[in-house]
Amino acid sequence: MLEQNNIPLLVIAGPTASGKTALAVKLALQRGGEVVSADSMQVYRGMDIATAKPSAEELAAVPHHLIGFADPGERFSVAQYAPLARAAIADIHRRGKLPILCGGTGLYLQAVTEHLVLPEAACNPAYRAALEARDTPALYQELLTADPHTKTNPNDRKRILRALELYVSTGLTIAEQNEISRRLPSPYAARMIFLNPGDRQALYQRIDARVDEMFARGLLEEARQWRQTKAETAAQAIGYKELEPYFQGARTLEEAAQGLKRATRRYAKRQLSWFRRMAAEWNAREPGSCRELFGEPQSGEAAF
RNA sequence: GCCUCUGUAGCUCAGUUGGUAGAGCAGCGGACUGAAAAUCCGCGUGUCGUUGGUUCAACUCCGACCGGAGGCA
Repeated sequence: MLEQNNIPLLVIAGPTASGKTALAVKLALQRGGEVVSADSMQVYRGMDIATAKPSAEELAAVPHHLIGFADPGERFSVAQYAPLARAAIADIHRRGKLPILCGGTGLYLQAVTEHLVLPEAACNPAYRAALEARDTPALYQELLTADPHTKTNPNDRKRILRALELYVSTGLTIAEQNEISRRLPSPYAARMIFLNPGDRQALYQRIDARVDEMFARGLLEEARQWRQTKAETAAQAIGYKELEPYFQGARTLEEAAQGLKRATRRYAKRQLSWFRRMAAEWNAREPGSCRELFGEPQSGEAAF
């Protein structure tokens, strides 16, 4: 058994197009590290352009883990991701390298760094199907019966479904499960770099430019092929679904591209919400454990 | 030069018989424990072109000026 808090872990977080990938590679080269991706969409095979995976050169320069291994046709979730990430980190550490956890999916970062235990909780598919046939108010009423103190928003169908599933399969409420998930202390001595593009307009320009670049690299063709894929959780990736109106003739390519940029901007905003809170929590728990790098990441020298 | 229309939020516009303004889109803030690039919650951000006048009170009525569109010359 490993001692507590003895695995050094460098975490790089930030919104899309903030320069995480390049910084991770740079730091990995400097310090003999390997990158563990914390990205809910880069885990899938294919989808290379849309999910902005590291380039072939970057992948060749530094070993990367948890990129492009999952089947887009299957469900994938944080519960599968977290153990894989922990194993990758342990392996890198065992080989004397520095694990660098880098990504934009807040939930995935949290599950790893807080060492959340998310046990198997298989739910009966028939029961789930029955639930999905019912409207949201009815589901919420049922949730209230199971968990009168639920904090789930009555309109948040997705979380209501999850809470009911959890309750039916384990008898636990979300709050109880959350409690249980935190019983194991984190084995990591973690430091986080939060790439925070201080200037929102500058970030949005970078996002627009990157989407244009994706088109230049063949996003349209990738999206066209994607239409044949029967995707599960991968279907919510930003990049393909926004182009559907174009494929269906309802919008021009230019209009669809604008929609894709808008979706990406909104995503970046949600990421910033998450990381601001995360940074505040880290620094409240341990002052200095999260450093914010503002502005252009190229100019940000290695923190810590 | 004359005539007509027009000027209200970042954009497109609404605004009833005068009581200092509201929709969509865009944007901003937040939440987040098994779909998380998902899902959900909250927030109008305004010199009503400018300037005089009438009025207790003007986005609203009147005048002038400025900008825009169109028409006649």
